[in-house]
Amino acid sequence: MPEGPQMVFLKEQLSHFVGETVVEAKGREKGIPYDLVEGQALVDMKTFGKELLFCFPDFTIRIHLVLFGKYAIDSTLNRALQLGLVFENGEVNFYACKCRFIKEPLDKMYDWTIDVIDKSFNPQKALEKMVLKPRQLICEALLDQNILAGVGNKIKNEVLFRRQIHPESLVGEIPVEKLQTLIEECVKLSFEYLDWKREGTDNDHWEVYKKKECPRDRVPLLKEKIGKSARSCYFCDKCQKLYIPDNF
DNA sequence: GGTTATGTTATTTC
DNA sequence: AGAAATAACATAAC
Repeated sequence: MPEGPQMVFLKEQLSHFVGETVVEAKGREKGIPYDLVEGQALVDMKTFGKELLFCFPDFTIRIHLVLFGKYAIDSTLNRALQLGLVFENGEVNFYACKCRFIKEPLDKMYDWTIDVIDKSFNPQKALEKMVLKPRQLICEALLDQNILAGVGNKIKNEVLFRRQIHPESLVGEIPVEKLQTLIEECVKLSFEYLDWKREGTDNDHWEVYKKKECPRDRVPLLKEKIGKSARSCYFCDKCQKLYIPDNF
């Protein structure tokens, strides 16, 4: 359930807990001082990339849903509770996720300008970081959370299709202007994805992710695990240009 | 029943 | 030391 926009959506679903005090904190996640959390007022909620942050006056609780994470708002699921926070006006329960207790100030921990959905996102810096590894596959560069925090495999596949770039292209072979538009598209699609989540229509908009046919040329899409991370790439061999050296 | 999947981190190996 | 490969984790859907 991850990817940045989904976490922003989750934050919105939980916004009524801001200002409330934790009545009970429970779960099996190690490293959470449950007793200490109880009685604390939730002062803010933030996201960073695929992470959700519960901000208390002197600490933060960070949730990462990883691949199989689940949550339930004002209800429970029939599985091992990783972390549950009960407030006067409701509760939220997290399962199969990673939770961390953070004492360090967030501004020290996070560079908000690399989060594609953050107001302070700096596309120029993302471009500069990307170009530092010219031999890297573009499909892997897009998933690098230190370059584009919040971008996941769905967004990756969709932006490559939209900008008509083959996932196996090398960063250093793609014209810089194309890289720029690709980064812009990550931002644009992330906000669209957030809107789709709000409307509950996010599953209706994927053009290539888990699809069989190219919407442009009606030819079959390819599905391959590319790169050392071996994440699934869905792409059209015909309309997505492969940028590699001539002697490759 | 095996495979796959919106992802990251710890451990092992080179 | 540090990069790179591998394992681990946990759950639902096909």
